[in-house]
Amino acid sequence: MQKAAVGKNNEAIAAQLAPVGRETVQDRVYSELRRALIGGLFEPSQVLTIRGLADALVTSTMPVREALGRLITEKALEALPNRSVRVPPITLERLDDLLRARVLIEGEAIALAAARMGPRQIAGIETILAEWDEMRALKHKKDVDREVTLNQSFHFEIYRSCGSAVLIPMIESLWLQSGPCIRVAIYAFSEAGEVDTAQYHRRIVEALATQDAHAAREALAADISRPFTFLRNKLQSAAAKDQT
Amino acid sequence: MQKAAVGKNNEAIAAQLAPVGRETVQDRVYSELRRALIGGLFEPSQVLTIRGLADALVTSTMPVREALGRLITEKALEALPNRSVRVPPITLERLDDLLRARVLIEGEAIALAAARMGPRQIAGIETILAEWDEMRALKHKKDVDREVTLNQSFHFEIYRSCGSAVLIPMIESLWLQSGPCIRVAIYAFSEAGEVDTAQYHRRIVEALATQDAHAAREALAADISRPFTFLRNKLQSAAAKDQT
DNA sequence: GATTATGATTTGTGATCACACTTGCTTTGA
DNA sequence: TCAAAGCAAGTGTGATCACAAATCATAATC
Repeated sequence: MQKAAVGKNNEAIAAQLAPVGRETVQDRVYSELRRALIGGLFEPSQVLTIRGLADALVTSTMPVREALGRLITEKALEALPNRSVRVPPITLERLDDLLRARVLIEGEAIALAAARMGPRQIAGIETILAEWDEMRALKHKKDVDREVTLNQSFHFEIYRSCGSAVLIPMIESLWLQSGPCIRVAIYAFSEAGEVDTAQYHRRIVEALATQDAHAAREALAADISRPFTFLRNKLQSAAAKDQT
Repeated sequence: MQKAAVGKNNEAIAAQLAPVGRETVQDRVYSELRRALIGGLFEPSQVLTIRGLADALVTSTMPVREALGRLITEKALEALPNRSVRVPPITLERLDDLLRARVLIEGEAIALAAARMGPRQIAGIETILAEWDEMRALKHKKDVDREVTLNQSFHFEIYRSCGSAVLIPMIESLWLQSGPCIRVAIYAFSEAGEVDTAQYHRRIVEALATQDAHAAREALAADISRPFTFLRNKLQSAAAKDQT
């Protein structure tokens, strides 16, 4: 399978060596910005500058501007007519729009995954649930970052089983777009002594374990919808208050 | 609404003048490459070089490399481990994957559009149908380019009515990904004295005119599926021939 | 004669510079 | 006192250069 150029009897050596992997600076910048966006480290409507990010990431402007361009095409960022870029602001319409798309596409992905996940994969996501419980057990410090990360791992572990190289990047794009909004909701959840997210996740796992695609889709929709409807109400009441 | 900086009594002049619009070179390169991709001007598996494209488009490498980066994140192009980029090759799995995603997402878009399209919009897409008929009437020259363009206009005119700023970019990405494949199919159609695409389109228009979302979705699925299943059979028979 | 080594050419990546546009502040003039 | 002009700092865009890695053709070696 490997290139023949490694020589005749170098397979033995090659088996011992891990591929070194040449990640470009641009890739690192891109990943870092993605992480920040999904994690909600940037606020909606916040303006980003190339030189500012380059300084923060300790590189030159070149990798940053290319990474920004990529994020703009994914709609994770927005190019203003002034040619400055910002993270898209939250509006009611956009919230509903994102929710609908996520339920549609992630629902399809989990329905596909339900038919394809074996005990091996189920065990994998149960591990993540266990980690979640562990984290909640010692809840002195509300580690929102960790919550976000675990939630992400849980969902994408499932989506990866759907076997679609087309759907997964779309889902990533949707997470990128809803990341900055969701963070706001999760914060508010944490403060409001929320209903535990784990319940929703457990329901998803049950459906997957019994290969029930329909139930999985429903449970997932419920899980996704929660922060969205929460945020929706918050926005609406804020708008009502502005009116008065 | 306009900037106050235009002065006091310059509104009269401003009304006469069209905004000049400052498109960047990168934007033009990007659009041009998109057009080429959707139109199927590049073959699957074809390798593209930055300097080569820059020469062809008569610019420097800078706008090209950024445009390529954007297309790669949309999965319209593929970055090889060698760091060269190519248009993704066709495989059976990828074909099925793309078809499923397109039926899912474009189906949702047309279902939404069905409830929102008024007589005004219906008339718009009927105009496109008329252009199509006109083109077919004088069919001395099989103008595949024009077929592709009209087909695209027809579909996106509908999708634009769905009112979702999230779904439309995803659909564009899907067209970008399936463009190089579809072109192959359309060529083959033209040669094979095809069943007229217009029939399928007319069925879609009928469903939309009666606001029948379900029928519209079905008709659209049939329209989209045609070139895919055609290509699928072609690929399979080719694979079978290779076996022998 | 097949495989490996060597060198030239090509290609992507990142840094830097020049230029144009934007923005915010100061100054000017009525 | 206030709006318009002018100025300065900041910012995105595109061109160019330096460098490293890849590719390909040729030569050397077993």
